[in-house]
Amino acid sequence: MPSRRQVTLRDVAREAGVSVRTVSNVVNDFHYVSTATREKVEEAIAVLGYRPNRSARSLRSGSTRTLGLVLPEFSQPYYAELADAVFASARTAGYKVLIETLGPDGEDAIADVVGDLAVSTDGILVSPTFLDGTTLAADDCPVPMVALTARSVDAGFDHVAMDDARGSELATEHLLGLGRRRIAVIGSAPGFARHGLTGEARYQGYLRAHAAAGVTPDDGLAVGTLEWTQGSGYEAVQELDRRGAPFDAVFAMNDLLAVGVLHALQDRGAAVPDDVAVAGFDDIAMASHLSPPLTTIDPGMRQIVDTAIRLLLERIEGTRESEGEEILVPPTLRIRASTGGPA
Amino acid sequence: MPSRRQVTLRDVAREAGVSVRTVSNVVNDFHYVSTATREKVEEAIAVLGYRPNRSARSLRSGSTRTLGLVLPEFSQPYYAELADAVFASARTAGYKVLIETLGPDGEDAIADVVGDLAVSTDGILVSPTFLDGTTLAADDCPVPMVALTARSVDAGFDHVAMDDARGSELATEHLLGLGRRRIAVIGSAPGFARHGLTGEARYQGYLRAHAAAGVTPDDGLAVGTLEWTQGSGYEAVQELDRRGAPFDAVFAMNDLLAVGVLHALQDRGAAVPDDVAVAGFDDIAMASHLSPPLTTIDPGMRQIVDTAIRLLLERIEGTRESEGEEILVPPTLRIRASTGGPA
DNA sequence: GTGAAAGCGCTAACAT
DNA sequence: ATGTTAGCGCTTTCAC
Repeated sequence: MPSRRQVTLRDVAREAGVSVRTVSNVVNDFHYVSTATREKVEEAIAVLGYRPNRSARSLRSGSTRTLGLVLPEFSQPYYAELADAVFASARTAGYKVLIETLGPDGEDAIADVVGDLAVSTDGILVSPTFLDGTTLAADDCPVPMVALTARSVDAGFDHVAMDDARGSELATEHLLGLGRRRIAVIGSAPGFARHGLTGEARYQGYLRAHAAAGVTPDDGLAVGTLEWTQGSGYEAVQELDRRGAPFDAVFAMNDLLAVGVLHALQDRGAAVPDDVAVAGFDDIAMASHLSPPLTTIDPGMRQIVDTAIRLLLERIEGTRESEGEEILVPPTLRIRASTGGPA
Repeated sequence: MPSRRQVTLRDVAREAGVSVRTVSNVVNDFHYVSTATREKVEEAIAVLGYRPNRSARSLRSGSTRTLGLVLPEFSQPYYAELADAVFASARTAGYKVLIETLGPDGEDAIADVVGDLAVSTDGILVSPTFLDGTTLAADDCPVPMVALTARSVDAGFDHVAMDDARGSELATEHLLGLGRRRIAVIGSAPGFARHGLTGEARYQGYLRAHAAAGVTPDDGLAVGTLEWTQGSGYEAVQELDRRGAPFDAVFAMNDLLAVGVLHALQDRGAAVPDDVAVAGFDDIAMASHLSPPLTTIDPGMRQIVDTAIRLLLERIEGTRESEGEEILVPPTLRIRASTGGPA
């Protein structure tokens, strides 16, 4: 609680010798206010150090000028970069951002977090690691909501997501194009449901590229990992070695896994890309600065965020009334030294 | 604005057949409410899906149960991890977190951001890359504020910070202990004010370790960089090579710089740690997964955050009335393979 | 243990 | 172009 009593509209009005209505008009750039009055009011505001009370304003107007963002945690670089993009885009639109994190394992029930956040926001962006059809419905959220993950069933809100399958297909296609025929895939694997639609789609893209090239992938080269982190990437390589399954390339389902893969390969003396080519997914800032720089999939995160916020604002303003739809943003392959591209 | 009209206390009271006062008591766990009444009210809350309106509650009570956090951007891993720590710690205390970012270069005036954020929070944590004496004063902020950076002058609020000089001294000492005598230092340098007290303190620690070991450092081995990012680390190595100044170790002022350094050394074929030992600062999650794993300084970030939040809550609750003070958290050296430690 | 009612600071409908 | 005022949903004082 502030030690000094808050300066209110009334104080400003008294100081400037006008009514609260006029001050409110000045503050909100409403209606016509004569230049002389405006200047008087602005001076009073400066003198008193007035700042509008956001709680009162929200209570009265029903709008908070705040967007909610729900994500797993900042420590995963993809989500950190996503958060920066959301802040930049929201700020441009004149909104603040209130964040809730779900914890690394999504331990908090997402519907609860969303419902709670909805009370203080005009609209919500949800970006869990994945979303299945039952986790979240539009009914859980009294304000508009846009998901930043792929859609399984129509739960009544918009989805703006990367095209996981297509990205994974691009990466695998690239590795096959280098003549690699034993491409390990790390992250998700058949019968490994932990990473939901995302893991499943990225695995399907891997299969699709093989099918298109007429190559039959060896099931023994697919390693599901509990987490998609550096440590898991490292252990996945050890697991492959344990299985005795030789491989000449690795497609890691995210860049963090790929960091662990590079580290493990270095430790056992394999040359990248000569012995093993490595590709990741996400194109985090670190990717181009690894040793060697990492070939990866740029999922178009900026475009995802900008589109999602645009849709969300349209819902908030009531200019978008259509059914919830799914927009998939096309990914781009970034070829770097880890698959023989330029250093 | 919600499509369905909001469910209010009044609605719950009507549904449960009690007064709003009673519902409020149940919601806030106040006073004595008979078990029967409590159950009736809780049932009504569940049936109607009531959620307290946070704006109204804040307006009335003067408290928002929200802490503000001001940081440069999430894309720098140190700040991402800091944000996760703040969320965890704040949540334990029953507070939400409202974040504002300053942009990578701190382009937004920090005093403005803080003043603005203060309107919707009970207290604020500020963690800019650095803070000089003139940037921010307690007067800019009507709610309690704790800075997560070192203090230059007493501006009237608490500071809880890492001990930059000591951390840097530990790292340099370690490199000197390995017998290295030409230790390049990257980030800040004499006459390079861009990184404020932080850069200055880390440079002083480097000097202090040299003095203690009776070694005179070569000024030509100090490289100031505009940013503390991977790219700058890479370019700093090129700059050293351009200067023709041989070096057998690098102390990078943060881990991101060290990533760029490792990359550059790899590109020109230098072996780490045999030819050049490398140490960083921050101990970001990535550090132990680089190739080779990076020796670095763990600044005790969790302890910094926990302490800062404890102080902030004490200020908010009015149980801490003392002058603003500075608490320095002791850093720890983490020895890894980049200086010959265990792989 | 519960009810009635005032009022937090602001916006906007209704005045003039 | 500016003034007056009701009331957003909640907490809390006062009465019972």
